[in-house]
Amino acid sequence: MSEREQGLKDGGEGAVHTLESAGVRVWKDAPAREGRYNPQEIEPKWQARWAADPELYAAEPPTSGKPKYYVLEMLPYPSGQLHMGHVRNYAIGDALARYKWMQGANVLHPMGWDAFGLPAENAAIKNHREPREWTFSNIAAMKVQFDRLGLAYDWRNEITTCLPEYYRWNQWFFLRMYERGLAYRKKSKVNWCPQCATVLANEQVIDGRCWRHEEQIVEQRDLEQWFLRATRYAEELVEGLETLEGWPEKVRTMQRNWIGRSEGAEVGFAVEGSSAEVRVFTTRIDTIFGATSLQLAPQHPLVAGFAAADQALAREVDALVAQQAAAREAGDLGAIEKHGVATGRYAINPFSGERVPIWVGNYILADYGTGAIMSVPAHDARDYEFATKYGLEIRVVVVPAAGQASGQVPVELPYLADEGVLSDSGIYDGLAPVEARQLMSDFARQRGFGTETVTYRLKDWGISRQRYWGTPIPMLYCERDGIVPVPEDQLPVLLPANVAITQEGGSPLAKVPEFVNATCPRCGGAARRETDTMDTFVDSSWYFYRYTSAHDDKAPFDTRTVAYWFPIDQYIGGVEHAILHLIYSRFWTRVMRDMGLITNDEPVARLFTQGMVIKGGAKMSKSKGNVVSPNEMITRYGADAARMYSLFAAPPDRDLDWQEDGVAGVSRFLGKVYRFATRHAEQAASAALTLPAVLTGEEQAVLRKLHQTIARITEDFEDRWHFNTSIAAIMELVNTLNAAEPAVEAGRLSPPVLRHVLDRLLLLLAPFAPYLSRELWEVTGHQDGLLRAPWPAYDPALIAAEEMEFPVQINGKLCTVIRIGTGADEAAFEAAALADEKVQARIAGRQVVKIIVVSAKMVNLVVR
RNA sequence: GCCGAAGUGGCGGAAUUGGCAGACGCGCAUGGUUCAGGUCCAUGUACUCGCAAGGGUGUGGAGGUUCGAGUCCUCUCUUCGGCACCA
Repeated sequence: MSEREQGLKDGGEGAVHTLESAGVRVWKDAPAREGRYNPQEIEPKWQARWAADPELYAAEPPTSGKPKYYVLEMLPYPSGQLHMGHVRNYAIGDALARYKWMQGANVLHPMGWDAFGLPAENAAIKNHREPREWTFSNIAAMKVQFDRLGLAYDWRNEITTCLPEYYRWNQWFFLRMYERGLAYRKKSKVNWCPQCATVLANEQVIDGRCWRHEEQIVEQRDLEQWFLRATRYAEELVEGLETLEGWPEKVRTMQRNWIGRSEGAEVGFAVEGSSAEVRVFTTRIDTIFGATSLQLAPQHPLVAGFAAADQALAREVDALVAQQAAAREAGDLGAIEKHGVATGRYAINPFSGERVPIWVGNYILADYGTGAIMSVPAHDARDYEFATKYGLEIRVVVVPAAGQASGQVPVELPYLADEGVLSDSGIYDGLAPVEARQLMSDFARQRGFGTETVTYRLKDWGISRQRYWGTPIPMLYCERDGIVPVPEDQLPVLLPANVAITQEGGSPLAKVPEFVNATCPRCGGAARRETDTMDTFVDSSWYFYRYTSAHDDKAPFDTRTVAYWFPIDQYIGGVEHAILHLIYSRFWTRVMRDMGLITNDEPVARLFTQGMVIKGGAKMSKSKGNVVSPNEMITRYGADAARMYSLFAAPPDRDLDWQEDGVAGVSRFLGKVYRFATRHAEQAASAALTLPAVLTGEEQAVLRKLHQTIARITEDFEDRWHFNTSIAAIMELVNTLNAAEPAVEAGRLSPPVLRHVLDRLLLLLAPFAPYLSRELWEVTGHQDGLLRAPWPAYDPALIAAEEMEFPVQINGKLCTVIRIGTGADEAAFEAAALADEKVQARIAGRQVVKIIVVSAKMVNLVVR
C-alpha cells in the first residue's frame, strides 16, 4: 500500500522536547513546532499519494473472510459541477465506508455516472457541442472534484451508462423482457413535453407539468410506444414494502400510495336493448342497491357507440373531454367542476333488476379501473355532489345501527362510514358492510356477472423517448415479419455519432439513414430500426449490480459475485428518488430474479434519504442566486471543513441550511486539532503504548471523556446516524484536551496518556476529516495508513467515575446538585440530599412528604 | 380532503429509556495577543427582576397523567413534504 511506504516521518527519537518552568505555557514555548493548519498544503499532498495507489479503496473478492459491506450513494448526472447536495450525500457515504473499513469489513464503495439524458442534447443545441464530448468533459471535471473531496471510491468498477459496454446490457435486458412478454408495444395516449420534445413516464409528470420544466404543461399525444409490464409486479412491489424495515417509513408510504392497491369487485351491468354490458369497478359492492346511475368516462368505448347515433350527445361528450383535458393541463384534475350528460340509455342492476340510467361524467377517469363506475350518491362524496347537482335519486342503503330503516334515522349525507348495517338491500338487509361485500361478490361470481378484483394505480412503464442521447431500443420493423428483435449477437446496437440534434421534435435517429436502414434477421429483406431510445431510468434501474463486475463483456454481471454483495447494505440519496428510481429498480430486481440471474427480491436492505441543502430558507438554485460552489468552499476552507460542516450543521435526514460562518467554525476546530496534535506530536510519538498503572485525577478525567466520546460516536454510526452529534462530541473532546494543557505542562498528564488520547482522537476523526487525520497520523509517528487502522474500542472501566454529580429536586424543580459515589445506595442518596445545605434551607419549616430516589440518576423531595 | 414529518435562545441545532432544557457550533459582547487580520486566546451570552447574593418564567397553544413532561395522553394552531374526483 502506498500509504505505508510514504508514511515515513523523521520520527520522535531525536526530538528533545524540553518544557520550561511550570509557569510557562507550552504553546508560547514551542511556536516552531505548533504549526499552522493549512488545508491547501495538506490536502493536495495526500490527494497525490492516494491517487498513486488505485488499489487503495479496492473491495476484496467474495473469497474474503471479512464481513461484506456494500455502501452506495446514488450516482450523479454528469452536469459538470458538483453541488452541495452531492457533497452532503457523498460525505455521509464516505464517512460510513471509512468507518466500516476501520471496523474490518470488506467494503464495496463504487461510483459512476448516470450519463445519458437530456441536458447533453440541450448543450448540443445551445452550444453546438457533441453530447458525447460534452458528457465526457463533464465527467472529467467532476472527477477532479471527487478527488479534491478525498472520497474513497473504488474507481476500478466505475461505470458510465452512455458507454456501449454498459448500455448493451440495457438492450440485452430489453430483449429478455420482450421474450417474456414483459416488453410490449402499443399505441397509447402519452404524456408529451413540448420542451423536451419527448414522451414522459407518468412518474415524470407532476401536477400535469413536466418534471424538468415546471412551467411546461404536459400534452397528451397518441404514439406507438414501448412499455415494460411493471403492473405484473404490482402486487409483489406492494407486499415487498412490508419487508423493507431498513427503509424510511416515508418512502414506503409514498411507494404504497403510488402503487395504489385497491381491493374491490368488478360488476357487469347489462345495457338495456343491447348485448353490451358496462363493467364497473367498486370497492363498495355492498352499496350496489343504492346505485342510482352509472357514470362512464367520456373516452369509454361504449360512449362512442351511443354518441354515433346522437349528435347532441356527441357534442356534449366532446365538451366533457375538453373539460377533462383542460383540468389535466391546469394540473388540478381533482378540482374539476363536475359535469355530466345522460345518454338516454339504461342498464340493469344485476342485484335488484332495476333500470339504472347511464351517464357520462367528466370526473370519471378512463385509465383507472374499468373507466366506469356505479354512482351511489348516499355513500360517496363525489357521487353525492354529482347527484345533487343533476337531481338524481339519492338512496340510503347503509344505516348506522341495526333495526333502523333509512326513513327513520336521520343520516347525514353522504354517509361514508363503513359502520352500520345494510338496509333497502333485499336479502342483504341487516348485514354489516364488510360481511355484505363478501357475500355479494361471491354471489356475483357464482352468477357470472362479477368478480372480486384488485386494481392498481400503477401503470406500465413507458420507456420510449424520442431523443438521441439514450440507449437505442434494439428492435426492427420488417414489412414482411413485422416487429423483429435484434439478435443478441448483434448487440450492442450502437448509438451513432454526429447526429443532428434540433428542437423540432421527433427522434433524431430517424434522420440518420445509416442507422434506420437495416436488414431483417428473419427474411434478409429490408427493415427499419426503432429510432426511439430508452428512458434513462432504465440505466439506473440496475446499475448497482454492474458495479460488482463493471467490465464483464459476457454478461451484465457475474451472478455469484452479485449473490455475495447483494442486497446493498446501505443506499444513500435524495428523497426525490423515492418513487421513480426506487420503484423501477425494485421492479427490475424482480425481473432479473425471475430470469434466474439473482436470488434477492429486493436490491436495497437499508435506505437513507438525506435532507436537502438549502440556503436562506430556499433550495439552492441558479434562479434564486443562492448556489454555493463546492469548489469555492474547498479552496477557501478545505475539503475536510466542507465535508465536515455538511455533516455537522444538521442531522443528515433533515434539511441543512448552509451558513458559511459555520464552515469557518469547523475550519477553526480543525485548526485546533492541528495545533494540539503538532504541539504534542513528538512527545506522543516517543511515548509508551501502555497506560500507566496509576492514573492522576486529570488523566482519569481526560480518559473518561475520550472513552465516552468513542462510545457515543460508535453508537452514532451503528444506530442513530446523527453525525452532527458525533462531531460535536469530538469537539468536546478537543475542548477538554485544550483545557488539560496546564496538566500536560505540569507533568500531571503523562506522555503515554497523551499518546493514547491523541491516537484515538485521530481515529475518531478519520471518517469525517480524512485529510487532516491522515496528515496528523503521519506527524504523530505512525508508519501505517489510517484507512484500515482498527476503530478504537471503548473501555467501560475508564468511563466509570468514582464520584459524580446528581441533581436534587424539590417538588420537581431543581434545587442543587450533590456529589456522591456512583455505587451509593438509595439510602445514601437520600441522606446526602437531606444533608445538603441548600436543601435544608429550602425544606426548613416544611414537611417532607415523600422522597423519590432514582439510583444513579437523581433525588426528588416532595414537600408541603 | 387524506397520509407523513416537524415546531426548543438572535441563528443551525443538542437533550438516546419520562429525571440538571439549551450540548456543540455560529453570531454577539468584553478583555487580551498581533505590523496586519475573514487570525489566535480568555471570559460571558435563553428570557426576566436585581448592584449583587438570589428569585421568577421558559421547549407553538390549551388541558391532562406523573413525585417529575421538550419527551406520554387529549384537543388545537402553524410550517414543510407526499398523494389527491383513483371509484
